[in-house]
Amino acid sequence: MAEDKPEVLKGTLDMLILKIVALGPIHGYAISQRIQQISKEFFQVQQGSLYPALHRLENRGWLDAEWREASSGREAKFYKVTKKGRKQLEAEVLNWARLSDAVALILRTAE
Amino acid sequence: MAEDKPEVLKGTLDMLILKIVALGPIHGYAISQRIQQISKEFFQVQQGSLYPALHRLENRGWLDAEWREASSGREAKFYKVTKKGRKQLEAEVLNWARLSDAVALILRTAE
DNA sequence: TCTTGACACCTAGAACAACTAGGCATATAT
DNA sequence: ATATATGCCTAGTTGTTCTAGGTGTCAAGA
Repeated sequence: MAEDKPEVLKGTLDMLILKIVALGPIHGYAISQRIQQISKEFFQVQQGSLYPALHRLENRGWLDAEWREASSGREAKFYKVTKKGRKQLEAEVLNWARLSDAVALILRTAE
Repeated sequence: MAEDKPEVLKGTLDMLILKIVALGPIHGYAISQRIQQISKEFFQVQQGSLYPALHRLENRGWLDAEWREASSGREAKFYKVTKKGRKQLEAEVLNWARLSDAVALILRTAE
């Protein structure tokens, strides 16, 4: 038994990160905490998922990064969403809405 | 431009197949048509996604297969959901509900 | 003092799903 | 004749997520 396969994010991670960062400049570690907290612990973003995702989003021009001092007093890399990133977020939110509608259609099919 | 990346299914394919097959015995090719039709063309299940998925589900004991004559008069592989498959479907539907709730929580966060 | 835990960053490699792009074969319609 | 629809299949690529490590700082407690 114990066949748990986490892999819980299902392609939503980029969208979730964009959304969180769109709320205001924030550093990576705090992003994962925020996602976990807002989702009531449903999402637990592993660091091995988080940091590659952030670099991916930065490389695509959807996020900008800058080293600043965190509230803890230590240096951290703060991200903000670019103009391109906001358009991308919009597109992903729209696509997510369509996707979940389509899934709902199928799950509600009775015959 | 033209940066369309399909990969539209986002880990939902197994659940969708289980759901469709749970409605009654049906062969592979028809499953993809059914999914496409019910989802109003949102999902277009490529054959290169469909058949590996069916074999995956069969190997895990969630589907049973049997060659029978299709309405077209030709032989086709008909699938039905096993008892294990129904439990799996239930679990996946529940997980999907939780996932989309969690996503909604994050997308609705205003500050 | 020493060590644990939280913070904060990172990467390499494995696992896996979905895709592209091919293949085979039959039946019907043009 | 040949194109289209049906119906099955696989190999190989791509991309995301995971595990499992690594670095270093700082505060609290044993």
